[in-house]
Amino acid sequence: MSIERYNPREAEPRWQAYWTENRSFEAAEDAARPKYYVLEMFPYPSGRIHMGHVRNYTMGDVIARFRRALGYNVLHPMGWDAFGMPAENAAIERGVHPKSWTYENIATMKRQLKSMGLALDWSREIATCDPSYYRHEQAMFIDFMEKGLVERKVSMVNWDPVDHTVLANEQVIEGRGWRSGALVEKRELAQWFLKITAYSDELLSALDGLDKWPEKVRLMQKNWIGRSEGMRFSFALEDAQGKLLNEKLTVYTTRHDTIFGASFCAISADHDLAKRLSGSDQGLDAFRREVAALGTSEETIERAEKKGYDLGLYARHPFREGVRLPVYAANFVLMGYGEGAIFGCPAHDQRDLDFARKYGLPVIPVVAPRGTDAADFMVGAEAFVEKEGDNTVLINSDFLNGMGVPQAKAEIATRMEAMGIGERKVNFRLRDWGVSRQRYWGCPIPIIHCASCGIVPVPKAQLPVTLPDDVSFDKPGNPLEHHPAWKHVDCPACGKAARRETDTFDTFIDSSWYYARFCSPHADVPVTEEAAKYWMGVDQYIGGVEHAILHLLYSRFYARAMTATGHLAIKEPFDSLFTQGMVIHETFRTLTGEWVLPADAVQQDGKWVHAKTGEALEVGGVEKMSKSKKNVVDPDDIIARYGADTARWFMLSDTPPERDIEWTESGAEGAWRFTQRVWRLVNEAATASGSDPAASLELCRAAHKALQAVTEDLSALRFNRAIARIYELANALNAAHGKAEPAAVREAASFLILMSAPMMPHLAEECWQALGAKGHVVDTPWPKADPALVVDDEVTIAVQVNGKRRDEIRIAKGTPAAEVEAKVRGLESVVRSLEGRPIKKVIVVPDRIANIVG
RNA sequence: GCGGGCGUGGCGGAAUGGUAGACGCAACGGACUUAAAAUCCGUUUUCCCUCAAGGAAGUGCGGGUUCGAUACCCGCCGCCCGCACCA
Repeated sequence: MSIERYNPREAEPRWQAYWTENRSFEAAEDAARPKYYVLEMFPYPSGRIHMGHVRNYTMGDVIARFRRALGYNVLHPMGWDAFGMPAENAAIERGVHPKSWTYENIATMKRQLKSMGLALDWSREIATCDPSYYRHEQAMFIDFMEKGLVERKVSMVNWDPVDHTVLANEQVIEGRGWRSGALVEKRELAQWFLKITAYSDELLSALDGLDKWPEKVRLMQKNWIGRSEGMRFSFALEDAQGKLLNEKLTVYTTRHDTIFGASFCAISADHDLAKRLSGSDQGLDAFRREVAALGTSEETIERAEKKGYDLGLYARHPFREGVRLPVYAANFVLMGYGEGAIFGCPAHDQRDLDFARKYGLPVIPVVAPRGTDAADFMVGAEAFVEKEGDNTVLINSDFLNGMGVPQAKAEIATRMEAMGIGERKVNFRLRDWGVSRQRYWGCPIPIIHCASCGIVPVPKAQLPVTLPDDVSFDKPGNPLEHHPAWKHVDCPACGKAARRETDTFDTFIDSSWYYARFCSPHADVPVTEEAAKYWMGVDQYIGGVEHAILHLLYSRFYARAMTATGHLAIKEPFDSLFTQGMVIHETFRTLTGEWVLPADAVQQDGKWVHAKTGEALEVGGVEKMSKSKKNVVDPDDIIARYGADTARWFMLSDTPPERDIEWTESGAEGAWRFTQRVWRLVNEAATASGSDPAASLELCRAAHKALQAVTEDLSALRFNRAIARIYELANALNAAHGKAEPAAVREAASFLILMSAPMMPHLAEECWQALGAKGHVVDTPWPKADPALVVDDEVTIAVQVNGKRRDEIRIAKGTPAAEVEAKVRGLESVVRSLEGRPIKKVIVVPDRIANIVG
């Protein structure tokens, strides 16, 4: 008898149609059932889905289908993070309108996602560029304003002087604008800010409660918020002649204990004092321009060589009579942190040390390991930065000598407070969230600027403020600014001619509340109370680790801001978070260095050549799939060739989900072969015959053990392990073919189908029919393993001598340690390994191991 | 530069203080076939030993804790992610 091969091309669309017609995945609130909200980070509609999407959405889908089978009322929605710069770039480069470009991409990607067979509730689809979505964003912004969570202040942007446009950090390449090539300048601009810093403490302390988030993400957020306990204090300033000036220099430090090691002060190039002095100092002016050319990226600033400009001013040391510290403007001091001014203690800070060596400033060690002789302790090329647990002591520090660091800090703080020159201060690294963007393709900020009334919010009845469609990208800069009519509006307060805000929102705003909108996507409020109460928070959120800080922190802030304004009643949006790894692939390039698509690379006589031109190819590294290196595989091609189930299966097998996965042709083929193997095994099971009772019990145990393990693995998102267990069951089923009782074979086959279903839903439905089972897999509950069949009554215990494995014994499960010890002592292999030495000790871990020490 | 992570056979990985290498891929040998594909059966960490039995080494590198370390601690090396206007 021959079995026809499984044909996914025919079967997959058929089952997708069935689920759609059956409305299998449309969710509705149901108080009688426990809910489960699974959400994957929604995609930016860039054009076509990529393998990273396939991986992300497959994982979410497995969870959704698994939870559904377990009896949960599952919400699994999908939408589009549809505003953003690529749409404008397409408009500038190819003349397509951002709106049509975006909606065409959405149509393509939606078709692609549908072909993956995802268990999504498409009736809840949202696109952030739709006014029905962003009108709520505008209304909430006004609510936030009323709550005092919005502020307008000046901040720095990257300015391209040729294109007359603000550049994102990623558009600044080596200090130049990516399109114009012009040297980028920093420029001050009045911008809107959301006061996320109002929640600094709260966002930090609530991290402790997020026990189902990866520890690394919590740590990254903690460090990002960066709470520090330090001091703010002021130095008296004098000029070169020693004349006291009517000006103080206020600095922030967390290392006030090292004040006796101070050898200079440094202020940011954007510090008020630097700005004022540069008017009369050309050298300083040039220095400030040089620093401005670095742009606004903290990474660039901190990587740049440490440089300073001597201001010719001196700060009087508060505790050392007659000692004065030169004051510099320096490129590594950030205006946005603390006071934008520091004192430098080169011996105990690497940046300060680099700076001091460059400008020939003294290096005075003031902290040393306890027991070191102060006279001998020197700092060379590396600053002495103490680590946790170090036992250190203050030296060269007058009244602080001999104290530990915490005690010295307390002493300095007390003295400075008594002197009235400073106070203890908690500081945060976290800055307020600048949400203004000088771009077209984003949500308009609902504000009107009136010459007489000032800033006036657009009345809610007039919302949404919609984007005009008739815009031109011919001129550089923001099209909303150039639009002939859009920005002209009457002031809602006084009725006089006024001007609309032409900035749009940061797209991070769009993605900071979409999880809530999915609960009631068609409501005329951002989210209805009943829907939010039932569905929130997200039980399982899944996305890339690249969002570990910004998106997740902004979302956490938004949940709080929405709660403060009565839109939500929950502070943490994501109960459990999973960060999945990237999809990587081999790279190929021609001998002239051009990247080649993997689809065009073929092996001939062991060498790689271009399939079309026959050119020889070099195999490069295995790297993140990217268009620039062309090491991409199109999901459409894979699905057309093998079907969605194969692609889904491959994405989950072998590699742990949090790690990067390498897409390989052979791995995909292996997954494809397995789909066929399952099909064959199930068809054989449907016509099973056999009569070996031992094989039946063995198969039965194997099936129940596999079920138990897979259930646990899927609950814990260990997809790769679940798949390994499914392979084992398939092997067991194969081995039992023709031997085991038909009933046992059918049970094992049905477990195999149901366990594979979250990963390979189409094949599972097809197999279910072939097995002649009732109903459909999509409506079949998850089976339960029989505990009696899961435990073995005999176990294998490893026998070690001095920690080295020498033997193993089979023994009844639960045999007491004393009995095991007696049995093990007499083993021939143990006696031989001991080589006549007496036994000193025997360690027995019941059911696991026995270790004889001799 | 700062913050965070990862590192195990030819490859992806399993084992989170107790038998290192489950499961998959690749490779090799065999069966079936006129042949190929597909499928099925078997072998596969390295080294010593003709085989067997047995032994030694081995989880990026160097140290430490422990009866026992891939896992815990300290110091390095390599790779990856984030750094506030990419999404």
